[in-house]
Amino acid sequence: MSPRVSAQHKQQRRQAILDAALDVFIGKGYQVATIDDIATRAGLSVGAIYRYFRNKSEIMVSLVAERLGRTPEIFARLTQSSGDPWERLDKCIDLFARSLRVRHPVTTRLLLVALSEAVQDGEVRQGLHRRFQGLVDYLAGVIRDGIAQGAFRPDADPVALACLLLCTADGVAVSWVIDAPEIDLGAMRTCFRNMVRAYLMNRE
Amino acid sequence: MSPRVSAQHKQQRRQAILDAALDVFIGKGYQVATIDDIATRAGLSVGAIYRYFRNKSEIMVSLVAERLGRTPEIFARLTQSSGDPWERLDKCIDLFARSLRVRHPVTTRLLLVALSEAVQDGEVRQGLHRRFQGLVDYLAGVIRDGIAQGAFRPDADPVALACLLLCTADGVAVSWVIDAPEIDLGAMRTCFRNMVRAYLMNRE
DNA sequence: ATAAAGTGAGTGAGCGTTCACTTTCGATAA
DNA sequence: TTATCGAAAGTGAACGCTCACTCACTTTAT
Repeated sequence: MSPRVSAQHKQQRRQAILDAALDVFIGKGYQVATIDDIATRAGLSVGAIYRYFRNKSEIMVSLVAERLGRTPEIFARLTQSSGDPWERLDKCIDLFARSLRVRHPVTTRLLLVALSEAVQDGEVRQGLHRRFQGLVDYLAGVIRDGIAQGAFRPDADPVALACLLLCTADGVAVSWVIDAPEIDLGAMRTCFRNMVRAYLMNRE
Repeated sequence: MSPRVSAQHKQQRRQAILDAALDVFIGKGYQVATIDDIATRAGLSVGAIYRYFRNKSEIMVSLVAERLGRTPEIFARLTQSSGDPWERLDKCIDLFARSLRVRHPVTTRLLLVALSEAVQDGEVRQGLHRRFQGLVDYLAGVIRDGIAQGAFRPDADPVALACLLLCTADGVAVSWVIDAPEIDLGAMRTCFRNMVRAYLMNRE
């Protein structure tokens, strides 16, 4: 009985494979990427991959679970502040915009690859649902708080608005990845911010 | 010199192939779909396909050009009305929402397939740019008119807002295709409408 | 010494594309 | 009107290639 090195080493290798797979998937798309691409990039042989994942699909599913499924918690952590509802909302919109430009262009590209694969693969779809629901729950909570504190108009539908925010963010993300030519991210962020504020303003 | 039947017949066959390809692509995705799938569905043999298209990619490119590239003109036709800027804007938002539910769920699915293929295929990407730019131009025009007539707030950025509208629509479309569970299209449409109105309202 | 980790050629299935062949049907001649 | 011809339309087996996955074997670290 002598494993090479338990737990930690296995975990590192697994992560190295996932990192390599991420690079390859966002570069060529899931279907076009080959196991050999991933193995080479991870500095391993093809066979080694199969010691860590049952098949190609499982790599994608794990990637979605770990890179997209956890977005809600990360988002919540980077966004929650003690104070003003308006400030929290601003932070959310800023984070969406910032994610595209500097923070996680990689994650954004993975989102598109995953979306297209989700049509086929039920497990990938479930991973995306998880992300969507998590983010909606969090955003809806932020809005509900704002209403409860009397800052936002009381007749706003928190869930519908949360879905809208998220769909807008994802829509921009997808268009951005395809690099639609005349997208001015800064102008759009400002415009969106003002739109949401104009709507939520509680005028007596 | 005796073609089977000129022009019209060829055109019909071509269209039949494109229709079959559309069904197959939105069902399995571009990469997974096979030429045989398309041929079978079109009631033809594999070889016949290649009399109408040079290769698989050209089928996709044609599909994008003809089903998505023309969206702007169709959109403009169904949306332009003589009168009130607010009414025109409402029509646009309604059309977006209606397209998803009843009008063109097929086109919406094609959009997602095309988006994911665009990362790879430059011609597909160009077809999508065409659609995006066309729709943005039209929407920006609608907004500019509203401003010119004094109905909308004068400091709104027409292009940025147009991009936002479109990205939101596409974002909802994509989430809808993946059938995110708790999307209430009706509620979102209303919420979005109110948001845009609140923003564009020209209060002195 | 030993069991896990890693290797990479091999396997078999699938798919885009081709091409030698058959079928179809309008045009022409009888 | 009808027989015949020829070119375009259509066929599908075959080709060449790719790729996910396997497995008998080697290496590694305890």
